Amino acid sequence: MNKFLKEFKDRGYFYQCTNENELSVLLDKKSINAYIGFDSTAPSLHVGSLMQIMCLKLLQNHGHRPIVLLGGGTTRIGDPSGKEETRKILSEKQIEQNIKNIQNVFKIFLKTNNPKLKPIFVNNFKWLGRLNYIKFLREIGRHFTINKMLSFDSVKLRLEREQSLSYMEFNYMILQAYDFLELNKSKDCMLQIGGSDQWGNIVNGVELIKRQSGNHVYGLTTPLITLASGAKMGKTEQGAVWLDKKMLAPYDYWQFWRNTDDRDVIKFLKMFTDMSINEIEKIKEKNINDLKIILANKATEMLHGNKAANKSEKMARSTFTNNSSGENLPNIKINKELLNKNIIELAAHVTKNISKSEIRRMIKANGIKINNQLVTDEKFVIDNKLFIEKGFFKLSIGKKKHYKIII
RNA sequence: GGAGGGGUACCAAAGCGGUCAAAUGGGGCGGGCUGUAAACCCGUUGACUUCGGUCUUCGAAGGUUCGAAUCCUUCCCCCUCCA
Repeated sequence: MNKFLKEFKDRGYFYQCTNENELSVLLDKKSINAYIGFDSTAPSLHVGSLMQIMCLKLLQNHGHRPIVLLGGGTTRIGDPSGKEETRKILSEKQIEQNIKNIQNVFKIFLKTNNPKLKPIFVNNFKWLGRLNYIKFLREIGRHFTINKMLSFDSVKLRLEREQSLSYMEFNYMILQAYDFLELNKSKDCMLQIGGSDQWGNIVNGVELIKRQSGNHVYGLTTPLITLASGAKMGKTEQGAVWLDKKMLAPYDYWQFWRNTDDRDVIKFLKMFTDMSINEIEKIKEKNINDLKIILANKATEMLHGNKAANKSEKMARSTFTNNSSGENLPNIKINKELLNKNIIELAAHVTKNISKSEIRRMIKANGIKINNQLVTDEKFVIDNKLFIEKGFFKLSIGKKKHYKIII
């Protein structure tokens, strides 16, 4: 089997392939261009898309060139796959802004010195935006039968539930197929990768290209990642795990990986780090917590860089060591006005999203500490004395949230 | 087009004139155990509070009543069945 394909499987990225044997031969023979399409509905990408990104990275490592298709055109339509309801349609401006942000994520992950492997960015609005309707129907529409389109899950499920599916959305799969055709023509793209829910759309593209030009191209899908706990990957209490330091601080990103369920650690090392499979096999038996730190470091390093990863680890180590003074935590500067007010005011100010009532509750439940000392009185006053010794004090809210308070 | 059913907190779902800030489950949060894990156990889960209370919530707006999530009117939105 082709090396890329083998690693693709070993890392757990493989779900389905349109013609594995042929694809394997092709990949052995030459360097190809392959694409994945990304929706531009959100202001950035989150961990949910990380596997697709890693696929492109792997492709690149094996000497193939990734094409990142940003769905400026298709986002204007909305993919009905896996959706029970019509999506909100975003404004054009919003979509353009999203695309810019998303592109930055790829620039980080797919950075390379080899000009031949640099990612190609395309926005399908470029060609979808200027389609001629009649021409499109005659050239492309004729290859799609309604009979078949109705049989696709994305359509079928909606119809079965008697939920409305607009004609606009119904066209989505044709547009995605057309994207592939376009990329095949203009960029010699031979392969489309996508999540398992994209299978139908991908196959449509493969078939359309065969009919239109006789070219043989391929599709490859990745599985849905399921966590050991059964929850969806990428959601935390705080919300989505964004791949953007403005939306999620590197330390929190690091923590996300550090808090991986034991049962998922090896899996994630394979999926979300660039460590070789051999390396992972070698360290597999190490202490599970050390492995989690490796995972967190590698994952953070890829996105936020080496420095941020080290810093996060250091911060975490000192924070979670008992009775640490909190020196390494990022400074939280408080306003002098909070002096001589009580602990509730301070905690609410520092955490923002937590209400004062909630903090009162936490105090009652022994959840709040100052310099590792339990605060049992909600009238505890924040005064100057707290700063005298070191110039700061440590505020702990629950077991995981710690702050270094300076003035 | 005809006939019904329904919109309750983060989600699901009870309540159908006062004892309702609203049962129960899930989720979240805090604590215990531990390893920043899982499982388990306990507590908690509208906001503000001088801890006495006060204010805001049951699709929206009005109304009846001493008193409404509960009754009436109008409006908006969902669903099911028939044609």
